[in-house]
Amino acid sequence: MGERAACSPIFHSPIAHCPIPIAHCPLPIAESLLPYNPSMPVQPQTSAARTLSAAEIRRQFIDFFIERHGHTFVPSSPVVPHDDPTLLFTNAGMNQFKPIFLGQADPGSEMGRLKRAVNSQKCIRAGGKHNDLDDVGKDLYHHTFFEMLGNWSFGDYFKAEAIAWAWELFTEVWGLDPERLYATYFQGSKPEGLEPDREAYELWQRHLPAQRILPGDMKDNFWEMGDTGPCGPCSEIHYDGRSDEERARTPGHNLVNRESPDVIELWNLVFIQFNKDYTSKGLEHLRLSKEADSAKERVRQRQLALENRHLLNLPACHVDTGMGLERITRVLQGKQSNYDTDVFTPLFERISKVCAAPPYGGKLDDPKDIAYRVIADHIRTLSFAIADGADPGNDGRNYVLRRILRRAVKYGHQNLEARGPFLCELVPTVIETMGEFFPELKKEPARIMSVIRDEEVAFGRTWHEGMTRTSALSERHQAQISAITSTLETYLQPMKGFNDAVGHVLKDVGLRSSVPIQEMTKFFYEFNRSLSEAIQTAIQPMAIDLERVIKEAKQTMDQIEAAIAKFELDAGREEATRIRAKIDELSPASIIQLLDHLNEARSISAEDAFVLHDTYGFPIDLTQIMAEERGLTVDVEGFNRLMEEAREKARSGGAAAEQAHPASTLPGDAVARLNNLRIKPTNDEAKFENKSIRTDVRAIWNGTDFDENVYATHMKPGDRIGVVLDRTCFYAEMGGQVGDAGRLVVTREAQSSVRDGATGGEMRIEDTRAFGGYVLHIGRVSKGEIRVGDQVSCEVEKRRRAAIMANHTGTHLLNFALREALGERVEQKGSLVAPDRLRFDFSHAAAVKPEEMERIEAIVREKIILNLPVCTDTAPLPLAKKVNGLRAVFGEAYPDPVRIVSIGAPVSALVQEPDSDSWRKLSIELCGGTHVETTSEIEHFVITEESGIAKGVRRMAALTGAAAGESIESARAIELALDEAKKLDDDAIEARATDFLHQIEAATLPLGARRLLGQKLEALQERIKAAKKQHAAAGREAAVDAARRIAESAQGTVIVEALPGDDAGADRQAMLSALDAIRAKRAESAVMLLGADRENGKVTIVANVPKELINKGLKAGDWVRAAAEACGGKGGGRPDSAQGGGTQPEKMGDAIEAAKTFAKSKL
RNA sequence: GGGGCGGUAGCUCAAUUGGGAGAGCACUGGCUUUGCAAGCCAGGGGUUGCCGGUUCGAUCCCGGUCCGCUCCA
Repeated sequence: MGERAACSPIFHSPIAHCPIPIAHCPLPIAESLLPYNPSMPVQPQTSAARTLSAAEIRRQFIDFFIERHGHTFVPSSPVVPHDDPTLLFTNAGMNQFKPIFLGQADPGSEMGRLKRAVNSQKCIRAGGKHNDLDDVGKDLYHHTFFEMLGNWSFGDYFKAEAIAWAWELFTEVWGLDPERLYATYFQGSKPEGLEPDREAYELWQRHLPAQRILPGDMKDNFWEMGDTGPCGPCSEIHYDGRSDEERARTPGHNLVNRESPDVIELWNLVFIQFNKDYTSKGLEHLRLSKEADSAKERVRQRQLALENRHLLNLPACHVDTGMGLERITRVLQGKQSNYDTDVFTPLFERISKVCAAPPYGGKLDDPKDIAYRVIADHIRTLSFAIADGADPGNDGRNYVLRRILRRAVKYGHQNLEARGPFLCELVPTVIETMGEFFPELKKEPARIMSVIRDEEVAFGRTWHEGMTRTSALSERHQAQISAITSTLETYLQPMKGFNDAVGHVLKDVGLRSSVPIQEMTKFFYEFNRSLSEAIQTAIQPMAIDLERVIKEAKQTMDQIEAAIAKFELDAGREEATRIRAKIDELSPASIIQLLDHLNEARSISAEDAFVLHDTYGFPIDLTQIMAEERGLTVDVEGFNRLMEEAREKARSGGAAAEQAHPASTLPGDAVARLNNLRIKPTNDEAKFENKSIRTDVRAIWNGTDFDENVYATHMKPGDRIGVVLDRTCFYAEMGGQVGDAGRLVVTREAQSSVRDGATGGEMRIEDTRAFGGYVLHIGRVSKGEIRVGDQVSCEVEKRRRAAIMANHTGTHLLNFALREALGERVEQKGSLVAPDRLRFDFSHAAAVKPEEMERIEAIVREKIILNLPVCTDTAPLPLAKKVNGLRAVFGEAYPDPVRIVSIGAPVSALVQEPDSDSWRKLSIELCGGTHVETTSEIEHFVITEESGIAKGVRRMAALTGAAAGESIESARAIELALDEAKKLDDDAIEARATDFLHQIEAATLPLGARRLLGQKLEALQERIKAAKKQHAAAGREAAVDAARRIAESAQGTVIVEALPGDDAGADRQAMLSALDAIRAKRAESAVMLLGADRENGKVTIVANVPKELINKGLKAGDWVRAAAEACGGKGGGRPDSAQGGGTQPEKMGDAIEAAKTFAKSKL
């Protein structure tokens, strides 16, 4: 600190008196906290010319409440509220105490016993209801990440203590000048039926003169959590940080809560004393009031809602206070900006170093300084969010983080000229400055950095392309704008003389009419002024509210038209026409049209914004910022419309792909009808047994209705029905495992068939799906009849099921192996278990490397060889979740009790000792699928595919059992054939190469083998390439030799010759070289060469005509065409150089003749 | 799963209705300079991701496929 030190508030002496006795201080005071030891007055910090650091301020705040006033320190909750889906990020200190205020905290729990608490809560305000994202950087005090210091009373102390302690901390501990402090209290609200908070007012009177205790309205001084629930008045402490002169000039109370940058709210004390509740009728009105279109209707509904409201005094009052750490630090450090404090200066230094940018200058409008602030703010948000478990991603809070990151990248690259990833390099500084108080930062610094780095690198790539596009876009807009504005400017000229001109006319006609001339004149002057002002405003370079200008101009036009119409009635048609002519000289219609065009040119179209978003990953707010920087706006509304359309398209696209038969789904109302028919949900316990069972048919669903019976003979080829049984051993599609197939065989008929006496009805089941607990067996009746009430034997297709089981267990082993090989951060993102393959999606930043792939396969194979038992059992969900190393799909809802599938240890052992580290060596998953009994049944395991499916998500496909063996076999076969082919000569290989390529492409192969085969094939192709090249070079040489001979022997200005050889025409390139060779010697001649390619039945023709001959009328394009047409082809090109060809080599002689004739006719 | 965009020399990117694939940097050689930064001249380097189709002719048009990016689900 420097020149501001002299007037820094902390040097003012504290006020000695304290209205509330603090003798009951419950704790001994630590030596280190001596500055505010209550036993001695706090020293004025004159000698301590040192300013407090932000960390010290935080520490002192907390210690003050712990040591002087018996509070318990509660660490900050994570910024990512994992257990509150309604909340994007933790945005206030009270978030973690919400259960206490709502009376939901268990009184026995630690939280339930809390009486007094103090904390510093990390908060993020971005993307949600509180969104400060758009303001960050543009001013000196907005942040997306900040800390909220707070002290809390849960049914313990209330207003008196809260106010007294706040005063004590401010004036005694921190030595703020009492003369600069203001307090506000709630002034009451008549319409809401709320009294003023006199209590608070009186309490403040002990410290402050009346003129510095100010009333505040509902907006500023009444706190509500939501429409219902706890609420109460609040009291804010404001600080006037202006210089003495300024304070003398304007009293501070005029600036409190007036958005002044120097008179600011420091601390909000919330007194929770009411519980607000509405009757259902009241809530209804409240809802209507929010939806109401007119303000009047809103007020009316609001009033009706209030009439049905109860405002009860809470039995126990609470205190919730909040003070932004960054802001109080700014005041205590005597700075004008939060960004000038030691909260940010270390970050700025780091940014300057990492980006090699000039140092932060603290200027409000400097693009460089804006970038500094944005980056410093955003890296704090990102570091904390990632540390607390939220990574940048594509939806919800993750998308907010991605936007924040991309915004920071944008500012860094554009304004600080950062190169490459730089944000990740700032993480260590965040950790250095904050890690001590927030140890969660220190847990995985490398991970935080790498998450940011990956995201940065990914965006960096599209960033430049997107920028190029944006610049081009912007240039186009600017060109339009300047064209329009310069045209607009020309319209200003006639306006200068307009007043005089129209004045004369009016005066002239006025003599003959009853119109009050003065009024009319004024009116037209006004019109002139308004139009010229519209133009003046519109041609300003930066974006302005053009919509408004246009609207006003149009209004003026309407008014003037109305006025003239009136004038016409009074003064007659002829006079009105004269006036109209004068008006038209200003061309107001064109002006308005131009203004409309200008408005369009100033706005980036929805389509362009969408392309930037869709193709380059520019979030809409980023596009807006960039538009703004260029004086443009963005059609956000249209953009949102396009987004919605894109969504719609994606949704319908997915559904259309499926096209399932209607009988294969049981809609909600069909389920309800089954319920009404008292049909119980299907008992499917037998699905794990692998045995056929006998059971009864309960219902038959045909896609629209329930039938009593179905005959095989009545089924058309595309028909399907769904059968609901009493019990089943079929597995219905769930958790990625496809449904079973098999058959139902009637074993006892409910009613002997009246139709054809056929017995033994049978149905082929193709798929099995469950709806509302009913398992639907989907398929066709293949024999006889199926009737409700029939007893059927329920037979799952064994081989199919066995393959599914092997694949499902294989999936678990793969999941386990991925974690082993790639790290703990691999999360399952989805899976498919089918009889013929398995597929597994998982989160992983980069492509899986070949060696990692080998390791994964090796781990799975080892487990197969060990022949481990696959154990399944159910356990209570909370117990199950405690098992060390257990894998569950994040976000999936599991039943309780839940089924555990453990490979290698009985479930009972897991549950008994959930913490054991040995479980980490096993695959343990929550899963309701079917599995083999021991791992050796899987036989083989090969990974056949690995690909990226979405950002940060990879997909693997694999095979087990016989299919895996076959894929290994076919790989081996191809490899043998390839090795054989290597021995062939070049020509023979060439014929086979594409064949191999197609084989490798078509076959399902182990990934490793595929790569190896690819490499081998590539080596072959390399050889082919070299041979071809050599061949082509030889051909070219021969062609050029022939050309030289032609050049020497040929006569005249027109040379038309055929190159010798049966395949001279196969290489167009060689012919062109030959052509060049002739031109080198015969620059003045028009040259045409023809080459035959008899094998392929083609003729190639190339020609060149020098300028002089073109001028005489011989154009190469026409010339070639004439020749080509003579041998069954076409051609074309430029006048000086053209190519063509025919399909009849035998007619080459004709072509030559035609060419000669054509040339002769032109020259 | 659906959509959009892209894939051209080692790198970054060009190529006007389809008509002879280029530039800058890098590389090699030579020249120039006391040396360095550099400059000048010459040169090498391409299956335009891959497969197929249309065409006399395809980097360009069409279909398929692979890879990458990106958005949506």
